[in-house]
Amino acid sequence: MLCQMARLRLRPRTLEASQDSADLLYAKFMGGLADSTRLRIVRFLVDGPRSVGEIIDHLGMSQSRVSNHLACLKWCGYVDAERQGRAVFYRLTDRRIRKILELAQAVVADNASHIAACTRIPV
Amino acid sequence: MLCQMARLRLRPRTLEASQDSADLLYAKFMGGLADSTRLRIVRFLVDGPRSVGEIIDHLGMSQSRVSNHLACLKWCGYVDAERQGRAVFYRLTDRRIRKILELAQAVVADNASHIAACTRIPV
DNA sequence: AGCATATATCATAAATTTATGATCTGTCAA
DNA sequence: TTGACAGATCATAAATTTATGATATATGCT
Repeated sequence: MLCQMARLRLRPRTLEASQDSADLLYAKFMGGLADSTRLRIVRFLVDGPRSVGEIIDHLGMSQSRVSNHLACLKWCGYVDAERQGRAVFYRLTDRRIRKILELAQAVVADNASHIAACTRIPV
Repeated sequence: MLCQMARLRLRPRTLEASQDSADLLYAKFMGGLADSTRLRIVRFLVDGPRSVGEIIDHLGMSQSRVSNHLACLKWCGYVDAERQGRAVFYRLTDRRIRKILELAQAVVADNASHIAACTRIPV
């Protein structure tokens, strides 16, 4: 997972390096949505909190796969988890996430033709 | 590059598959900002259009590396290019991009302590 | 035309991310 | 306390992405 192997260098020596490590963190964060499985999870959670089981059913993917992605999303700060009995419910942490999703989707929609017409990708 | 090897399946058979391929495109798009080099480029361009040479100098990276990332960003629809003499100037395509950057940065800032405290990553 | 500058493209090696299957932990109920 | 259900974690294999170096294309100058 994106999150398991991240090894962010903290306390950098210089200001410039500090900016670099900020960019790294920032990029990692964006990476949270740069995977279609995680994107589907986040979009599913826009409607409200869901248990892991519900998410698994919705995606039709293996338990460990979903669980690993959830760990990643939690890690990036997109979601948080709360145990309720044996189930664990996940929900979006921040309404700014929704806004990011909306904006991104709008830009993608506007560029769909451009992307589809791209000659560098043998669609 | 993220973009060179994308092989998006178009005209899917079912509605569900159609949604899948939309999510894939969407995730690819987010992937445009999920790399610190590309993020730095995009942030550099927030101040206005820049030639490739200026971007190279700013990042201190090799020409081909920068050029490849620019191709990727152009591809995703983040930037577009315009030739001016021998130089090629890049600029952000859409003001929604800025908004996405702002929101993401704000969320990262708010979660920085959480992320730094994470035990799954040996910082 | 010939050459230098500016940028793009491409093959492949290196690095990173994702999927899988096995195993571990926690909760509840009998 | 045993067993079953719900989920998390981990090692490793598979897939994808990035960096590098070489080469190609485009523009302008002499």
